[in-house]
Amino acid sequence: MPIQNAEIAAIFDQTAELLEIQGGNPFRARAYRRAARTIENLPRSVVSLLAAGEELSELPGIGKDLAGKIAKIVSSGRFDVLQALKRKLPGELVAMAELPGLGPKRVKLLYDRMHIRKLEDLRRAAEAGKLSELRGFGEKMEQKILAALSKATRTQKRFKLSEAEAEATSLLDYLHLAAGDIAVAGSFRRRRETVGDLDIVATGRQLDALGDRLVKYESVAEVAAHGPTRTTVILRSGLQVDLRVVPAESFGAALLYFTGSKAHNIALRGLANDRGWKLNEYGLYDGMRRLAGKTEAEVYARLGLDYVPPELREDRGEVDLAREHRLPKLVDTSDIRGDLHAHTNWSDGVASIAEMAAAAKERGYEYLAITDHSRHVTIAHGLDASRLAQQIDEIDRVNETLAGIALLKGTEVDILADGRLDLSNSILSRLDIVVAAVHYKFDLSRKAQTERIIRAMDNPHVNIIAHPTGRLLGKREPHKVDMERLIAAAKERNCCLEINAEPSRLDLNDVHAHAAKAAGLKLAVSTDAHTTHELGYMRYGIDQARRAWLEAGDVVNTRPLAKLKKLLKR
DNA sequence: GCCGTTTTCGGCCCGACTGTTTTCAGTCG
Repeated sequence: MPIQNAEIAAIFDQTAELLEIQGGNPFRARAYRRAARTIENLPRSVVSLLAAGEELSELPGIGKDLAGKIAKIVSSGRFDVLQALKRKLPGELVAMAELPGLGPKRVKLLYDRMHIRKLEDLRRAAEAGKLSELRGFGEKMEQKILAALSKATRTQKRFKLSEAEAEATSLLDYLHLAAGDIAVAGSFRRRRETVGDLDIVATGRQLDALGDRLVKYESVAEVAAHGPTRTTVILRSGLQVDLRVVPAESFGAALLYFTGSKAHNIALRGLANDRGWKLNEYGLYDGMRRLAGKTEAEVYARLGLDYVPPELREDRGEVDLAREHRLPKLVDTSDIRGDLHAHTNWSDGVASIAEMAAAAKERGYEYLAITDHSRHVTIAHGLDASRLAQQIDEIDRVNETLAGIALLKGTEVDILADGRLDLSNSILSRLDIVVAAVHYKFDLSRKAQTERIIRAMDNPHVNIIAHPTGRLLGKREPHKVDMERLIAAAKERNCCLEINAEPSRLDLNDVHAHAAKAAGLKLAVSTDAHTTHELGYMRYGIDQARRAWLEAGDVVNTRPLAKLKKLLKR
């Protein structure tokens, strides 16, 4: 099986880690990290780029040397630089460096002076009180390391965006009384699908009052750091919260800085440096003279850039586009005219058809597709042809009673293991919209899974492939599928792919959805709602659509009903 | 190891906090 971009990125990340432990030129390690991020974010696989004869060295952060190394990794599946580093620095040094308080320098010291190369060695040395013999280590460090080791199994997981949002909402409620301006920055503000911690930026008349208030928050389990302007706590849920308090005139610069991403910041600082200026969390400076900082917009403008929406700040080319005034005009929830994937109590949903229709109308939608499961998904009480026929009649009846919203007759038909559909063409032909999805046999080979889904798209009744990779964040890995082939096949067949907005799915993810757009494909952003409330998941789907650079024109359910129907025709 | 409309060499983002020191290195974001 050809090597995936994520695997190459992981190889480079590991290499960077070991290079840092080894010591020497720190910028070499940084170069590997930078290349790893570039590869990770590519809309196409490195394998196919190479096959097409593209020059990898034209990618940002990848020069002649790394391009050659990547080609070698692709052809051999191995990377000799990493192999050599592993021989020289054997054991679990990378895992050790991931422990809080330890980093490359201290791990190297432990390895050189005490021959500690495994987590277990480290535990024994710490328990015996041997670590404090080393310069730079003390009793507190030993305790910290032991605590981290005992928690090592309770890995520092990432939280789903929706979970982090719940925590953030109540925390901000609690903090805002003591604050002037306050906002959650970080990956939360960039609307990443998962969030590692909450970065909160605030201003206050009295800088340290806010941190003092945070450590008293009832959900705080542990105070990791507490200084005059920066406080870090761990909540009982395990979510880490970093609070940074800055003077009011620096709020924009701080928000920009803590929103990141790191790579985006580095690009901005590079622009500042080019002009002989300095950009930090307090502002943009020419020597001592302050050029901007009260708002983000001010800083971007001074750097000669259009304002970059947080969802785009990943250093995926947005800085250049901002300079050329060519940033995409991102789709917004207000552009959405309907939902194309929803369930009712006819299968595993909770609400009736009429209740779902009313809730959709309440949201200001023009249409809602009713897409209950097909019979193969027995656990969801899937519909067979005769029950679907009954539902079609029922929807017709409900439609007659409705004003201002149209229900589309649909199904979420199961894609069987061989790519056939779970319902016959005779019943599918009576529907307004057919959403097709994989619900079992996730473990097929990449080739078989890809062909299975393409075969489903061969059926001209199929309009949308729902949750194309089947992943559940934190629970189930995506099934193996050749996304480039899938996108190309969808394009040929005028079939759409879905961004499923359910917070555990968000599938397609941002990188795949961006690749789909780049290939000229249209996407549906749909909630897969099983209750009336879940129609509100739409905004999470839009978040990811925005991260994928989608504009309203790229999303089929921004169209009025008549245009939508035309667009769906195959 | 990358990169260049001041550069093909000499830069490479920058500040807060901690734990260790007794003026600072390392880690972290």
